[in-house]
Amino acid sequence: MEPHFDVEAIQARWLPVWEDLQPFRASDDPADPRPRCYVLDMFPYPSGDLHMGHAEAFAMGDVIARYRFLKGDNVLHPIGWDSFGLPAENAAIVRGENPAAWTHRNIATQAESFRRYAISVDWSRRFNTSDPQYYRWTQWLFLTCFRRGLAERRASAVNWCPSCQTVLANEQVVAGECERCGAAVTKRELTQWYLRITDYAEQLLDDMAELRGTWPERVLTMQRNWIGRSTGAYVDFALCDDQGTIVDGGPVTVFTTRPDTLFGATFFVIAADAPLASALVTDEQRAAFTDYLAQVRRASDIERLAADRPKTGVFLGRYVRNPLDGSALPVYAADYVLADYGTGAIMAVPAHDQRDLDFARALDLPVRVVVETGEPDPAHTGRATVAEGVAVDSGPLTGLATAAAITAAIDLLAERGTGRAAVTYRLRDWLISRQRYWGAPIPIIHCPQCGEVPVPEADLPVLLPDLSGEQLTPRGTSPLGAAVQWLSVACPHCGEPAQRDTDTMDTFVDSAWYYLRYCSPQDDQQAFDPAAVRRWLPVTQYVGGVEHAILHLLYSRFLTKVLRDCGLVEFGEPFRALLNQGQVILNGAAMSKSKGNMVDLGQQIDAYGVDAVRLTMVFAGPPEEDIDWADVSPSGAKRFLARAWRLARDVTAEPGAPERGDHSLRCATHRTVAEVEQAITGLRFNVAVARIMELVNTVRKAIDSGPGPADPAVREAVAAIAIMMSLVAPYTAEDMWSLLGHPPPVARAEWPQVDPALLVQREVTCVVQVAGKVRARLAVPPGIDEAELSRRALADAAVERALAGRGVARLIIRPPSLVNILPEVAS
RNA sequence: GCUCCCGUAGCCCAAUCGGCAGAGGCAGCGACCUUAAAAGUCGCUCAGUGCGGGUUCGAAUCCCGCCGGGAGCACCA
Repeated sequence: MEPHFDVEAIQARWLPVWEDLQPFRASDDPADPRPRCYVLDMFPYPSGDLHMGHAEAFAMGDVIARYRFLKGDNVLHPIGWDSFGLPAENAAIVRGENPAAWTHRNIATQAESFRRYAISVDWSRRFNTSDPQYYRWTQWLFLTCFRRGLAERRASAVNWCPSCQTVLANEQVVAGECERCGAAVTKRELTQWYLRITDYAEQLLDDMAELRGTWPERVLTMQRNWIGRSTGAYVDFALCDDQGTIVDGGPVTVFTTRPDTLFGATFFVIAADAPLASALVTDEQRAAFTDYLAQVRRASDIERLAADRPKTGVFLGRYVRNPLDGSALPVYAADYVLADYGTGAIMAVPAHDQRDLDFARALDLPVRVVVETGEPDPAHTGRATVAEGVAVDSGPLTGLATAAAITAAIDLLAERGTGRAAVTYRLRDWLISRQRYWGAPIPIIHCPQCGEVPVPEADLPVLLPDLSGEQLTPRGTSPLGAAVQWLSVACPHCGEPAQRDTDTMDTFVDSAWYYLRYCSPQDDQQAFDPAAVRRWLPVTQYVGGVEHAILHLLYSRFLTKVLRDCGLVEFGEPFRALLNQGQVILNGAAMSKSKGNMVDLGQQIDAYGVDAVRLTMVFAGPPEEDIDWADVSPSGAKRFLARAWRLARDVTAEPGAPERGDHSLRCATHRTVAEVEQAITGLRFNVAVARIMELVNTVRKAIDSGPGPADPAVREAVAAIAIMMSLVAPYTAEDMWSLLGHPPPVARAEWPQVDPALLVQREVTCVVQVAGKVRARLAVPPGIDEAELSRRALADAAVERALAGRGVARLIIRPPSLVNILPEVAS
């Protein structure tokens, strides 16, 4: 044993030992009496080696998992790879190989780095989503949705990334740009597969109630906003002439959240790019409309999203009839109305909607105030009055407050059969088709006779054809379409020649169910073993970045609910608690190659060691906050580890009989264990580390200038330190454990038992204030009662001096820590 | 523009219920140790909690208004 702390030697010593011991196997024995706990880190995408972000996230997850192991739980802490996706495909094109080659090399590299990083995972459960044994079940999941009517193929204007050459789901378009590559997204009219997540909108909202308190509030808010529930009404507008006389065709339906403002509608707008606009335009107006539509189509999504650009539109030559007052409203086409929200058409109430007012002012249309809010006239100010108020000039609604007027308007419409209460959502169905190679093929066969025929389950997986290099070059249609042999297949239904679907699934489908697969990763009969899932799920603690606040987490919640409705799982929410760790940044900015402010994880580990890097991550601050690498000190972390390690080296006490040790050191040890435990369970890992540091300092003093290294309390303290430190610094802790004479692994030692008797302090300090100012400190027993405490406080000489003969007007007593004496005011 | 979160020492951050503003670390200074340096050990300096009000016996903590920083949403009818 070397006399000095030697990081390299310690790492080299223990890594092979752990490899041998496999300390983190989860037990699948149903009779195992230990409480079960499922700690899950969002699985990595294999893009090269691990980076600082992985190091942080997995350091956090590891604290939780290792703590549960030490507490004696049967812990499931798995890892795998989210290994389908575009980067592999792009690399394969450049290198002239199959994406699997690049993918597997990167996974091997990352796995090796994870081993060295000493994360506490059950390596026997690893899998990759690109393995046929896995994607077979992704395809099964798709078919499960298909059979329930939740997967359907339909034509629609979809988001198209010209750079990735594929369509994107709504969630994958951020401010008009591709979430992956940042290219400006355009629209295409395509027939694509959708999963009907909108069927679950209400449940996705409602079930967030059970996540409150254990998920970050901001993630819940983001999901709530994304789902975007609106309550209001559908209102039918009959087509009419300019006098309000009903003509053939129609009606046209709109959604509104303010049916109470129906009497204020002065015109009507249809999204220019909605089919309805082209259908309604009159021959006289067709030329103007066509010009306008072309202009709208030229504008990119990014331009359209600029909120304050001027309103434009054209008259369609048609009128609709206001169902309540019979007036004729001119119909316009405009691009401020969205084709795919609500019905793609609106009734315009310029007095009480800013967008409508802007449009009305641009085209010189009338403004009618129908809600009195106390604010000035919108027609003059240009500011719509959107607040609630009292209905005016609104026929039977007049005089009603907004809430009542809304109800009354809906009743009125329902009575006449021209409207009904309704709820709409911002959430759209999940577009899952991708025109790329490296994903799970959609298991559908298109038969000229039978239509869309699901691949029989016995024929799964539909394997990817072996394509590589330039065969994968994106051409706007799936590369699978060029694999003629693969493509042609007999219809499972009628046996006639048919073709496979050539698209692959969004990789977010792969990751929407992987947490179920970890329970029975080798099962070749089913996607997951329901009994095993019942034992392990829901996930006790999920750890991952906030960038998945909507995407992955929403999809996973959705598919879990689908599986629950299939009777395959018994819960609706897969992740009971969520921790969003922050990012590692440098000098206030996200690390990026182009900015040249990268910190290389491998270099940091080489310079300071695995433990110091992990400790730096965990100690830097609250886990959910970003870590600026310029603000932290891995060398300081390494110094601390060395200090702690030397304690173990210096202990000379024989094992056993801690109760004969120094009492105050024992109190410090037990108090620290209790506080560390509290900090860990509260996810305040930085505080837990600080408490351990404090104890290390205390023990150093005990060895050098206190009871000395032979005192049993010193051994007890150092053993506790080794165990607690193993959460963050497994190598150092293992070496300390070994120096104390224990066999590895420290990770499976027992969390130190706290002796409650040692937490009770014999004496506490009571502060005595006079008129809020501290005048004295008393040493009192912790169980002191009010009477005794006030007696002692008033008897104190300093207090007497401060009172200066004044009487006591009021006594505030909070035993045992505080007495506040309010003197009588001399009048 | 709307909503939410956060402002504590030179820096990163603690402070269960409203009860002594400071646990831990970084940086700095000093002493000891050392042939010397590094390492190590010990000690010290440093804020009254962004600003202004309010509630309270008592506010970093609760309320209101500003200032600064961050995040989310942003034609969703």
